Amino acid sequence: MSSLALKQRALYLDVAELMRQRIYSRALAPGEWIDELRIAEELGISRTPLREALKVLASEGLVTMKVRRGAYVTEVSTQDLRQVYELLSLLESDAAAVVACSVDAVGKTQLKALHQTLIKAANNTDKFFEVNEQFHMRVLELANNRWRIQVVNDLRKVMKVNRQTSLLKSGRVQASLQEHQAVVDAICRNDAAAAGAAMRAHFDNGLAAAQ
Amino acid sequence: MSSLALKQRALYLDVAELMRQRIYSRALAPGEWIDELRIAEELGISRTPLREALKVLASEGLVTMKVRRGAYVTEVSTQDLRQVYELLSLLESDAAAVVACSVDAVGKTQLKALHQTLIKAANNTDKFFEVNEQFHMRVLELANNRWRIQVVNDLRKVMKVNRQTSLLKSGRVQASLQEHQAVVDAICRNDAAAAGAAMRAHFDNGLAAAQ
DNA sequence: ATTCATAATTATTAATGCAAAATTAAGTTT
DNA sequence: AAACTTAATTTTGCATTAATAATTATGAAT
Repeated sequence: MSSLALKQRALYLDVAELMRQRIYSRALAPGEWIDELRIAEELGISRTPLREALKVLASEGLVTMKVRRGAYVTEVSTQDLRQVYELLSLLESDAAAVVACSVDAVGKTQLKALHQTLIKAANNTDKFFEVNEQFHMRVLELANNRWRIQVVNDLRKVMKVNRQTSLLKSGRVQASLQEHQAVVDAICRNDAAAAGAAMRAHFDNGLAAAQ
Repeated sequence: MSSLALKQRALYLDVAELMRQRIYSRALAPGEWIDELRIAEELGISRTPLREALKVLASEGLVTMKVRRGAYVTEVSTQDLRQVYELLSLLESDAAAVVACSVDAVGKTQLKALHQTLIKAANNTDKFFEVNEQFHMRVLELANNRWRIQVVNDLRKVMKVNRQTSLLKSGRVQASLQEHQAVVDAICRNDAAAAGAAMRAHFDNGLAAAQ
């Protein structure tokens, strides 16, 4: 069906998304060399759109291009992970503070609803990740800065490479929910400082659990 | 000479840098359609490396790809400029605070030296921009987070699109120098809060002058 | 046997070719 | 004359081919 649907996106974007999923799932392991020829004929496409996709992933930091040696899956070290968490903490806590100042009733309702959905997804890891991402992205959208959205999106892609590493350890789901609750509460009472601090705490705890 | 030198970088990276300069200099105007065929034969290359370069620029936000309509130079609105400044302010003020805590004697000396070079370049706009960039990048490097360096580099590229807009208005050079001095002073006395505040003020003033 | 040199293979990079889609131009009809 | 249709041109997107560089394999010489 999707193959019949008239495609609106360019092929290289679809290929990029497919390669992202393979990197997230470790079908392509960190440090692994990406065999253009093999993957191209496996997907039934030429190397041109694949190479274009790899350059997109390189700009996101998911693959590393070595001159005359092709593309390699980026190895995300624990130091990298810490650095990415620090940046996300900075960018998203600031976003939460901005939202606390500017949010209207609709935005508050949306965040509360997303948080309720997240609570219901507590026992479904995949669903939890998905809704968790939606919550964070909704906060970003409410902060109304398209460049921040772009930057955070790219950094989150790097974080996802180590998804199973940062996978929820014992009790992390419940703690995470409480931290989200604190963010929602602070935003809803328009307390910028508290919203920023709550989001920062959320990331600090997430990093601690990931390592 | 440079044509004889064995090239270490791939062609598409050189082409990307060339296109960046054309966008900065407005040889390619905002909103303008990029004629792949014309530019490729003008540069004496095929469309392939040019198209790869354009995808790099697209990920940086300098060009916008429209499906089946090619690449257009991104139009950076005043709102975009404000948003980018806000992000740079956030990222670089945090970096300055980090540096104030972690910098050693060597780092302090480097920053002081760069600041002195900047003072000497006060009457040379191009040189001033160059050294100014070096100063900011040195602070970032000292903050020791390669992902932040990457993000800030990309955002600065967007800012440069409006370089003449943000071009130094009356007295902005001297004010800018004083603001830099405040950053250096705060870092050298390991005052993180003051360093962050000084850098933030520097960007706030820069944005005000740019609009 | 080890090391150096050279040949063969493999893979990346860049150029060219081709088909599909979009825009523009031309023509016909009302 | 205006609008709709159709043809021609332009341009993108993808595939294929060519060439350049790197690696591996082979062989000779010390």
